[in-house]
Amino acid sequence: MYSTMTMNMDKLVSLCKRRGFMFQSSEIYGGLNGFWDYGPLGVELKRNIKEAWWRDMVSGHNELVAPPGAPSAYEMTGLDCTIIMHPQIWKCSGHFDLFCDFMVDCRESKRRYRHDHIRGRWVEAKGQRIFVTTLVQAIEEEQDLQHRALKFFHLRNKDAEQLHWDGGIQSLAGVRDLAVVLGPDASQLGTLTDPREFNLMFKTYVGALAGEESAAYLRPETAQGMFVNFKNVLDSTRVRVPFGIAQMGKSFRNEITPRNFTFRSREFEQMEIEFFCHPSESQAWYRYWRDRRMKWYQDLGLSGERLRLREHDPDELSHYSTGTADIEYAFPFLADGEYGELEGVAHRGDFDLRSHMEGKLDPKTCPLQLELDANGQPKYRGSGKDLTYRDDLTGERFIPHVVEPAAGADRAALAFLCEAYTEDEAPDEHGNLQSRTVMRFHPRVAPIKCAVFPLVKKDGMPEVAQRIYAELKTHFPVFYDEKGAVGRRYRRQDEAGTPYCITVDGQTLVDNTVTVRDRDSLEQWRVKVDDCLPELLQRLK
RNA sequence: GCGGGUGUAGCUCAAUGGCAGAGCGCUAGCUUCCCAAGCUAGUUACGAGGGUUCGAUUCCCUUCACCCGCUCCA
Repeated sequence: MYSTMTMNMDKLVSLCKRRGFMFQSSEIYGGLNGFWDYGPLGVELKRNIKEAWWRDMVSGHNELVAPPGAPSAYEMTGLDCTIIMHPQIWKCSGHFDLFCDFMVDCRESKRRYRHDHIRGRWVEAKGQRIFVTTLVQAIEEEQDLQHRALKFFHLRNKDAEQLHWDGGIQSLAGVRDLAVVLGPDASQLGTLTDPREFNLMFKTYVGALAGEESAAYLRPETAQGMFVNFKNVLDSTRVRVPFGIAQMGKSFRNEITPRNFTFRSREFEQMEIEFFCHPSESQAWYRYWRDRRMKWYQDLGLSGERLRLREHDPDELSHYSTGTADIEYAFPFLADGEYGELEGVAHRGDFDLRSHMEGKLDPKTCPLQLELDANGQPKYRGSGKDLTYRDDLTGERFIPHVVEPAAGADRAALAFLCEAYTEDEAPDEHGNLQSRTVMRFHPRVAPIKCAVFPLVKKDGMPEVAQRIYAELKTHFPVFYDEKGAVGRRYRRQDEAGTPYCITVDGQTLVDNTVTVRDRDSLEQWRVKVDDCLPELLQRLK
């Protein structure tokens, strides 16, 4: 009976605002780019997602038995740490260096480049010395440089000997005078702007006096809080490896270009697990978490082809990682065939714990070694604390390896909204098909679980409906509505994604039964008033 | 940050250098025994700031936000 129409992002955004799922932050002042608020329905949706995650991953986990697919039984604990942490944490984690990119813009090509990505070479011809650049990598790099230099000097291939190369290929970062630089996509010299710093971490100051000594950062991820509390958790809980620490919370990244509704926000919420295991078992645990997390989204309704698991290619991986997979969703705002990341499941080896012990490791080294500064000293010192783990049973001491399933709560909420949005047709009171907008949320994430209506506002129906409402409301979010035609009330609940509606009618007063209406199938069946709660609890699981 | 587009009611859209309009929605009342468009009444807007002008929602400038492309995607 459904004729599903194509999902349209504009319509979803409009519905989100109209029905109170999402608002732009600071809207009455014109809005603030990259920041979004959750409205009355949205906050319930997001809370449900977070609670489902916490319950399924942490509080509901049974550590006594090995779940399907897991190498063994394991323990899970939670953590909630501060958003502002010791600044050294971000130096050892690598974020401090990584998140302070220098960018240059090209006035001619209107393109933007990472300063350290542009490479080039000094060349002289016809009495002019320039620095010609390219973004092309490896073997073709030299070829491309020659090609661009010839073109600039209006020379032919056979005149290549007129080019006088000076030195090898080097980064643009070593060039002072940008006026003699030929940009990677430019035809003239000096079109590149001075490099400008893009600090992707939000900076703040601890204490009333602002100065570089008191500089601190809002965390760009929750993960580091779990690494630096690794020893505390071990010492306070009697957990044994393998075990996981889970944390939900806000993170902040000063994105260059926030786009696509809430997909890339500057303030967002993460749901992360750091799972610590023996190095010899880390690959099996990686596979377990990758599949476990994929199934979690599927079980909550992202069951279609829009969800996929993408294993990173080996050349995308850091060498210390033996695997990373992204759980991705084909968001409607992306081009056909493109997917956006919901969650990354990464095998991180012992990089993080070792960096917080010894100092920041250089991810380009193999085996991992301390990153050194110009004086041969550690670039960023670690805590110096012993973060190794000793297995009481075997006596073995080792640094656990880590598997990190890192999910975005806001991205999950957005994916659930996109997946739920459906336009179909339902018959009106005359039997004519009318278009209907319905949010087909999985009952666990639906903001409102049930609505209760008196069919008409008389004959004692409101009183019965209000009693049912009061009883249900102590168990889950319920909505009461007695205004206007009942069909209109059903449609309003369809847009909010409420899975069930209970209607008190004339027959209720005779035999004490009510109708329960299913959002998706539009089917109705009768249930005794006293059976409403168990009926719904069963169906909402 | 660059280029292009957009900004009028809660939503979707009109019109206009001289009192800003519709549909839907929403609120109240009536009607109504199961899927929005029956009746009546009410409700609400020119993104912000500045300029030109007797007068600006309309023209100009600045700014903010959104969309598309570039860039970014840790």
